[in-house]
Amino acid sequence: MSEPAYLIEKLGGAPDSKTNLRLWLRLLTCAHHIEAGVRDGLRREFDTTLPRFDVLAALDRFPDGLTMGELSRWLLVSNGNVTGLVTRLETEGFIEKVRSPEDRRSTRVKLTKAGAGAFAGMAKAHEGWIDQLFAGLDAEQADQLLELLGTLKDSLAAAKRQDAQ
Amino acid sequence: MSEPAYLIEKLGGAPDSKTNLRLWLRLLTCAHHIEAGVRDGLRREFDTTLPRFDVLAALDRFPDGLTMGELSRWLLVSNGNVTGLVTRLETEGFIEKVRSPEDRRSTRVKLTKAGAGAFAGMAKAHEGWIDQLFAGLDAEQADQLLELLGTLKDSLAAAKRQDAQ
DNA sequence: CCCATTTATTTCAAGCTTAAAACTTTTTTG
DNA sequence: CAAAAAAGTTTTAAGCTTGAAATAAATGGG
Repeated sequence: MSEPAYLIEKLGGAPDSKTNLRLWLRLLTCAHHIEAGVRDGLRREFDTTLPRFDVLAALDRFPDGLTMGELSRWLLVSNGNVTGLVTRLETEGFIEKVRSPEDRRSTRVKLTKAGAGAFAGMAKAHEGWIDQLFAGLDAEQADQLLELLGTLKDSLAAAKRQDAQ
Repeated sequence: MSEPAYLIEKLGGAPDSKTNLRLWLRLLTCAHHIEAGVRDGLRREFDTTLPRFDVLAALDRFPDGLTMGELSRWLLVSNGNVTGLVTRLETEGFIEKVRSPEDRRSTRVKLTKAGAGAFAGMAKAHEGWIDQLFAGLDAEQADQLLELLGTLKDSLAAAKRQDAQ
């Protein structure tokens, strides 16, 4: 005979589908609330949008710049999406495109000085918003959550690899 | 004198900003990956979109229907957004709008039989996708994550209340 | 070398999303 | 009770996003 049902979960088996669904819903709700807060701040204090901030943040992280494809994969958005965002940010003078000399299909995108300066201010404000939003978690909880989300991230990657076959 | 720095975090103080930022980035990445998986499945197997699925799921959860405003708040999207989604789903025959008799400003939206049937199929598939994506978490980890995200959700609500003042 | 394939990007049409303004109906209040 | 305020929704303009098709450049096997 198998273990009684109330024990199975405690023995490291898979959670039931209902738990997984609740988990997903809660994760999504949290992400949406945080996004809404950040979007609001960006619009009110910097008159810009979350997707543009995301592009600037990605380029700030990679000082040598990124190709359009790398940027699109890093941001988890489509190619065409990045094209539009980059065009608008270029018009605003925050980023510049450099055609790669060795591969003429490819374009490299970098922050301009103006872009780096603007982003610095936004990043500082952003950090404050996030600290406020996460203020209800102590350090131990934050570490635990970080680790569990790391496990989830690995799980998602594994599922994707399996799906690709 | 205060505690040495390496102890502070362990004593239940607030995490540093860097941890919070990493936490937020990881949360967002997980949410985006799961969304991408679900969106893909919905498009391939049901020729529909994630926002439409979200509307159907909300209405399935509330059998008496929801007003436009309730729906918009439940989904965490703008009023105008819901108007468009509902219009398209109504055209597809999945939902119906009923003008409220007691408050003529208000419209109540419900699933049709066809909509409920279509959603049942989608929900079953959705459950399978989520189980696959979360397969790397055991039951204990899922419970922990659920609880930590609950704490985060409370923290977000508290920050919002404070911000509103 | 050449042509088929792959890779990097842009374009396109459709749909999603927001914030703000406008519109309608209800509620409050002077 | 009339005017003002509030509440529920839609409209609008701008921007975001996707998936698919198109374009252009590099690569690679015959």
